[in-house]
Amino acid sequence: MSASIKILLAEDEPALGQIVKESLETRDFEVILCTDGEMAWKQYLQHKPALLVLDVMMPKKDGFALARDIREQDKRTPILFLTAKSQTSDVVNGFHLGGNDYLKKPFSMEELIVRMHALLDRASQREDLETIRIGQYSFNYPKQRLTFKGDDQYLTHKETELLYHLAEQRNQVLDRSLILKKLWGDDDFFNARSMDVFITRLRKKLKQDPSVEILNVRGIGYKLIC
Amino acid sequence: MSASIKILLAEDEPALGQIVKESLETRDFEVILCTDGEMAWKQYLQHKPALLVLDVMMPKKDGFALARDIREQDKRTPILFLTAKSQTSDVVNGFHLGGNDYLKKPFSMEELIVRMHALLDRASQREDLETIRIGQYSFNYPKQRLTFKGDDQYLTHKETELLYHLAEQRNQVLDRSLILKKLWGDDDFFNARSMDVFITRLRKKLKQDPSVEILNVRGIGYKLIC
DNA sequence: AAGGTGTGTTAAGCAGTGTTAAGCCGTAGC
DNA sequence: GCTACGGCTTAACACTGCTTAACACACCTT
Repeated sequence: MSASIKILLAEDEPALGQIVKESLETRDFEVILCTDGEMAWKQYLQHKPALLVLDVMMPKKDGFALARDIREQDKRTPILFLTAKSQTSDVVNGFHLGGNDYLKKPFSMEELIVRMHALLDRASQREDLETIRIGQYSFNYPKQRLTFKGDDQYLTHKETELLYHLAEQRNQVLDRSLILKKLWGDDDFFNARSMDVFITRLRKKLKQDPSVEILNVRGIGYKLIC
Repeated sequence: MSASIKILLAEDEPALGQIVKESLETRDFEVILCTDGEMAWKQYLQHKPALLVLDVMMPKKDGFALARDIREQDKRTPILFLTAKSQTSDVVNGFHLGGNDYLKKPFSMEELIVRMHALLDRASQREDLETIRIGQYSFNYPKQRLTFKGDDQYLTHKETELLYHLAEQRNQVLDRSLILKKLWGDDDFFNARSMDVFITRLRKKLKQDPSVEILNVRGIGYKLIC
């Protein structure tokens, strides 16, 4: 049995929740059913599901509030809202972007499945898009991994962030002070020394491909060549 | 799976924008859709796309104004304008040069794709052109390297910039004061002395090929012979 | 609670870059 | 041929950046 995809379903109406859960399980999803927003939050933290299906109207914490909390720490996992007809669609529209979708009640199981698959596909596509080519390396930003011909290195968080910013401005000068403010919060002497160290470490990790270089532009910043 | 090419699409008509976006996405482009000029500007700064497709008529900032702003800091990224039939062609023609093109509405997706590829190909060719021949040397501007028969020298940032400007005006006189203002910010006594030093250093690095010379034109500037 | 591992910071000395200084050289104008 | 000026060259200097190692702290495991 292949590892099935984990779904978090939050629906306060017990009958509906149970039907959807069972129906999804016959289609090989693993479903965690929650009956209110707070429970959903706890279960989300514990299970990190691949997709969330959230009723908007729920006790303790509604679907939007929950989504906001989740988005604070997780910009990627897609969320599908279930809304009653009466819910004003402009609120929903605010969320109908960036890995979110919604479905009006009542809905058929077929509709739900189609939308779920659409979201899951998009999310898996994004995986590829999140992989950045740097010369012969491929750099997976969210996974903090740098791969060179199958040879995988793990980057720390700060290394990742720094490399990401360098890669965003590849072949252009990235301002030193800007990066210090963004990653260290302040451009002072000690943070600058710390950044020196990180540049050295990145250079070391990038030297498998000699066509990739981090050049210094004195007094201004760095330039990632690739 | 190669990282797909990032495109910024600015189109205020939502239906058209969405169709084009989706259509391009099926062709393996990554599309950032913006609905007005200001949003496009912000997204441009953040994503640095490989190509911009801009509707000329847009809220907040029209396509031409946006292009002007972008060209101030970025002379390379190609821009494709989408124009209504009514738009006067002389304005368009002003931009129909230097990495720009335009397409009249209504257009077919095929036309758009063809033009986009034409622009992207031209841009990638230019990448190669970043290696400049100077006599027997090859000078890679972004990599700050000067190669003579496999013998590689590293140039500092200022050396690189100076040589680049000399090479741009090869066999013509490059104005002393102009360079001082451009690279040193001001034409004063001390900066002029500093520039003398850099000219000396460049001459030293260029003397492997005796047919390459930096000649002085007394009181006016320098001329790179090659 | 103790020990281990990993991450980011601090420290110290060295290397590279661009600026300043000083004296010399070559050419134009007299 | 002399002078004045602009340009050339070398060396020394200040400052920025580079590198290595040691360190402190948080987190994990037992």
